[in-house]
Amino acid sequence: MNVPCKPSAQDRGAAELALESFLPYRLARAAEIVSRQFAALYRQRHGMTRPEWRTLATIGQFNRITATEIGAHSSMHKTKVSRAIRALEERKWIIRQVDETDRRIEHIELTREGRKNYRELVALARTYEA
Amino acid sequence: MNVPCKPSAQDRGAAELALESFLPYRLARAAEIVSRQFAALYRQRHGMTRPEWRTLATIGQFNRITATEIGAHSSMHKTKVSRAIRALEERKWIIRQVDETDRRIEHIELTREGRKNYRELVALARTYEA
DNA sequence: GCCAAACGGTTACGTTTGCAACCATCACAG
DNA sequence: CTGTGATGGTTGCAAACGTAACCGTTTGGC
Repeated sequence: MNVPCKPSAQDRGAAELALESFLPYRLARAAEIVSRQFAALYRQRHGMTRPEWRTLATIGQFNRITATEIGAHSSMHKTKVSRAIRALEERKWIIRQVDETDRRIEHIELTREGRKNYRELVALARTYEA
Repeated sequence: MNVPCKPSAQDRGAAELALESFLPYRLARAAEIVSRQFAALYRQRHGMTRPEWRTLATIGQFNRITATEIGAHSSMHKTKVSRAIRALEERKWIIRQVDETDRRIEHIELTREGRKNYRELVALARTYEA
């Protein structure tokens, strides 16, 4: 019992799945490769993690944004966003401002320092993309 | 000190990065969304994790393969592969065979049970893709 | 005006992950 | 043969992650 099992006749047609053409698999693979390469770059240069970079990039693009919006826009889990924000705040790259009329909401903006680094990272990204 | 910082004039042109068009970002985002959806499906139906599914799929496709090859082909970290293999082995979906001439190498094949589940998952994948 | 439900955000906790160090085996130089 | 380095695979450990439960606040029905 529990011996290896050669593919049967019926397998060869219907049950083989060419993974290379299966969408989620391709995406996962491609994302991993590309993302890992690029992550190594900015981790080394700015000591930043992937979620932090994605968060910073989103903030930089929208200029003033809430945590929930960041999550929605970048498809990151809200706890991931929350922690990334805290990390960026500790570096003083961003600041939070509690909304005047709804005190649950925190608006996030780049500081001068943050904007500087954002610019550098954008440049790095542009270079990398080529 | 440490006040928010509006984008300066020089920012608007060169330093804005439209994340939507930035490759690694798009890939990461798309992969996360698609992969998460599909993962929920087979986790629920077969109690399998993502790395396990990817590993199973790779084995099913190559029919006889080593751990290192799985890693290379699916871009998964070798420890991830190692643990996925162990999990699949515990379910008796695969078996390992130590190579005759190089005893470091383990060849991996599906068992009858494993092949059955592989077929079901391929069918599920096909359905999902549409 | 009041209470239940919804919402933005954080946190405690168990699970998963990646790095580095490791074991066993092999290749091959001397 | 011997030892030095490479290779396939595993594991200990710390860091990162997602789930669920939580806190404070606001909304909406009554």
